[in-house]
Amino acid sequence: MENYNHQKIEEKWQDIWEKTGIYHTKDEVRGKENLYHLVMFPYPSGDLHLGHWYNYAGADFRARYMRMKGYNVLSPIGFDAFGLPAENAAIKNKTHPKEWTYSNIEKMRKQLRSIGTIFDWEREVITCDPGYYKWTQWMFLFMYKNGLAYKTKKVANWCPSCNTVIANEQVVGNGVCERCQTQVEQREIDQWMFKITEYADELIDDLEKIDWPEKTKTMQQNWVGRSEGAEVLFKAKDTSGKEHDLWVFTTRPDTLFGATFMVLAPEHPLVTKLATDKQKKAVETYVEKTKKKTELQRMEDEGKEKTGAFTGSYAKNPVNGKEIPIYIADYVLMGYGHGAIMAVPAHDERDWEFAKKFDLPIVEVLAPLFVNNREGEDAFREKDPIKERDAVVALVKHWKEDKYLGVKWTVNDWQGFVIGGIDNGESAAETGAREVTEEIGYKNVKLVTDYGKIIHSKFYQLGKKENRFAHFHPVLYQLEDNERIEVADHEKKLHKEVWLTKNEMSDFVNRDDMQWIWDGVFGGKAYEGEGILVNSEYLNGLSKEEAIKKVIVELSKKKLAKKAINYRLRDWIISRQRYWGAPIPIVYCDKCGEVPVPEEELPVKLPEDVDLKSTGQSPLVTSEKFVNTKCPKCGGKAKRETDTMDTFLCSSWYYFRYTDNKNDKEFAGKEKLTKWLPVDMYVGGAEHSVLHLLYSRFFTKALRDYDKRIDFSEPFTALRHQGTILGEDGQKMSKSLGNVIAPDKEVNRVGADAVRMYIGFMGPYNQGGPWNPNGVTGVKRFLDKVFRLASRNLVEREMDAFEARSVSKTIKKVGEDIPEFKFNTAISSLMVLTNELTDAKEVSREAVRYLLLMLAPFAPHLTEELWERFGNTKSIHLEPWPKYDKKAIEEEMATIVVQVNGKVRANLEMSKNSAQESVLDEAMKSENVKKFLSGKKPKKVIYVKDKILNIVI
RNA sequence: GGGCGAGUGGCGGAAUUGGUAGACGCGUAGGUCUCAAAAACCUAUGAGAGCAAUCUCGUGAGAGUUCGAUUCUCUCCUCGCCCACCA
Repeated sequence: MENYNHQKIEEKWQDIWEKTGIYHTKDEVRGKENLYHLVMFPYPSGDLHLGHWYNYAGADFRARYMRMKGYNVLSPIGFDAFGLPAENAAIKNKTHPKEWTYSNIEKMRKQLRSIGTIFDWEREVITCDPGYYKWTQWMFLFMYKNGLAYKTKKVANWCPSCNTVIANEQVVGNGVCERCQTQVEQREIDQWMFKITEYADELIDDLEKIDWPEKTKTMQQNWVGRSEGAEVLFKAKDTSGKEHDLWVFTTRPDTLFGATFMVLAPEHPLVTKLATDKQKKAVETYVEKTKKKTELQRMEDEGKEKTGAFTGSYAKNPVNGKEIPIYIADYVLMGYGHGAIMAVPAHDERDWEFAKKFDLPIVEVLAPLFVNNREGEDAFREKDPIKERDAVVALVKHWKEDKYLGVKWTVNDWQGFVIGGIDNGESAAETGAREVTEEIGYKNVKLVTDYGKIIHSKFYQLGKKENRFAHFHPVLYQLEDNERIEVADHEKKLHKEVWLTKNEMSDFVNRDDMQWIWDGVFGGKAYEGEGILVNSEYLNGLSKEEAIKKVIVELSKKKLAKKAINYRLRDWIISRQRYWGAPIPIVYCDKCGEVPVPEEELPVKLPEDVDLKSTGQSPLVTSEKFVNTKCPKCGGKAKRETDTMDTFLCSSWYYFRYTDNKNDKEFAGKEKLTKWLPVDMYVGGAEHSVLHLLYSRFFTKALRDYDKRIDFSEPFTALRHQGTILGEDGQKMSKSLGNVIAPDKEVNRVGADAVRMYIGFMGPYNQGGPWNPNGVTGVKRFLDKVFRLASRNLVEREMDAFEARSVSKTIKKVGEDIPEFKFNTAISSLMVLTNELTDAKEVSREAVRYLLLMLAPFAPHLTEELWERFGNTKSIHLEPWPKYDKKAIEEEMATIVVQVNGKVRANLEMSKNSAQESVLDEAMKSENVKKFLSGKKPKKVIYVKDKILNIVI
């Protein structure tokens, strides 16, 4: 029998598809709904890797399926072609970035074709084409005109040896440049920015509206990083006695009474003024030291010891007028809030560490409140009556060893200390000593320390069956000796005593409140949880939330505070001192200043006569023809902006362009945009979770607000990520590990259809996993099997009952799985069907026809070939998805599992909807069931119709 | 340190309104065909016991709820990813 020659067949059909144009998408097809199915376009590195295959093949399964389901599907492709690698390669190979890029695109087009997708190549976009970047420049002008683009001085990483700005990611080790190992400096440079922060709230709030992976949404939310709190004004006097306003942002204005010092970022503008003569030198040294560190490095220093310096000056705490010292430290970042903080060491971990290091006062203003609300019997019952009680927690030290008394309750599984309610006018210290004697028996209990603190705790007291709101007073005692009295029996039953070391106790204690008390006694740390205000005058007794509201109201009256929201998101620096990007369309005129290039003059073309090796500024400065121009306003001499745009800008709007890629009047026509957008399904890597996806959302929102062509807020209605394919060894593929799988080689070996199908079959699409060449071979075997099955002498008749059922079941399963990206189970059910048909003595052509239709989205070449051999003249890829016969799937008989005490003892074939009695009768006939019943009477019988019968004895 | 996710045969993985754990594929073993090999095909394949029917154990560990738990709850362990001085 003839074998399936994948090389010949796949090439044959790729040619035919291209010639006949069956994948060209019209903007409108009568009776069909439009569906925009998008994949992330590749960077033309010159080599398509398996990750691309995984992305594009997976998306293609679904796109093809949706097409068969009757949608008019747009699945375009293009190239994200600007970027640094082209420049580096050009310098290395002495070519031009343009040549390098376009020859790579040519190579990659061929590789992309070999996947066999339904990409509509007539809509291709290439971001480095002047016809494309003309509109990227238009987008810049659009932002500029609407106040969303501005130029400003910005602190950035500067390498004095390379004479250029480098990205945070390019700074390595102890703050050195990754290329030349020179110490990087911080320098202020003019940069073009996009005001993405204008949309910070919407970028968070609109996440609710879109069908994206939760993880991706969370990442975006964290990236934008909205914190609600207040801005508070501290007044500080400088060395000359002049008063300055020091604003701080805080999310915890409730802790203001605990602010015992202030910290400014070393770059804060007031630092020099606030440094006293005595402290000047220390401050200057510290500022110099931090200048050398990048922001990235400062973050990496977390966990290490806090550093800083005292300015010598003091500020007034607005709540109580107390003078608090002002420090500088690099854990405060100039880029966030006001670059200054109020430090509350008792309730902030970082401030705590700083206070410990510099020996600053720590004032507790929030008594901890713990609520036991984990599910279980001892959980606090919010709605039930509450009994409030003051109680002592007795921490007892051993008379000789360095051990402490732990108590294990028998009523519940609490493990902690001796606890006793304070009443009868006793002090906490007296109560504790008495309880230790009564409950455990020790006679001579000596008071060491009454901490005078309160820890609030809400829980359900199982022993007394009461809802409790306890106010715990921790007190430390020491036993003088071993002498004990006889303990009452009922007390003995309640608890067991244990003696443990400090560390053992920490593990032993199993309640959050007791854990906190124990930690507080030894070591201690900042308390950042919920609580009740103390030491805070008019805030005392309030909860955290109440106190936040109240203090803002009070301070607002004196104009010392206001409600505020702060974001982690910064404006987007879009200018790059590079050649291979879209030039920023701005001209500088001595007379008129900064002038945008008029739209009619776009594109501002990239000059070709530049010296790429030029450093310091953009290589564009070396082209005099480019730089020297006329002012569009006054016609006088002017110079062009020489920076180019971040390539992320090119990819922030490319999905609009696909709908109208040849339009030279506008970036895309409104009519076409309306027909296709927003994108119905976007498939791509999770590595773009923040940057590309966030920028695209920003662009869409800006266009919605200031351009009449778009009226929606989110560009991508649904988003899915493919997983990462690993090498055979389970490691990430890398050249140095030598585990890179070249897709072209695999295609050569087993064919594109087999590679595609293995991609679908290897596991859940969003999970990825190791590439197993044997697995690919297995899929190839399956395709060969299908080829042989279709090449058999098939019978020309209607499907018989068996075939009809198998086929219908498969249509249902595959149709349910593909839209959900469950390709592995869809393919598995196709294998089952193929096995069933192969095993039959006689197979109808009709059954195989159905199999081919279902296989078409996965193996487009093979199915097309067999379809033709079946005598069809029209492409299989223009056929509709088959419908299944509901009646054929319904089975008359049901397999009922008979269990005895939950263990399977027999299977019964019964007609559907059998009554419990008849099933039970039948079950009783089974030898095995009888054996396990061993004459006993069933205590209970559970029957789930058509599924299970469980006899309990 | 924080957040999220995951742990099922030798391997990739299937199965959830709680109802026969291991579909499908890989690998392995034996066989058919062949001078031989490859390919292909057939059979077996979670572990243990048994001639067999069949039984016992088994979804990271431990507990709980239930007639019944891979699925639900709690505690713990391991791995992965992301974020990480953001006040």
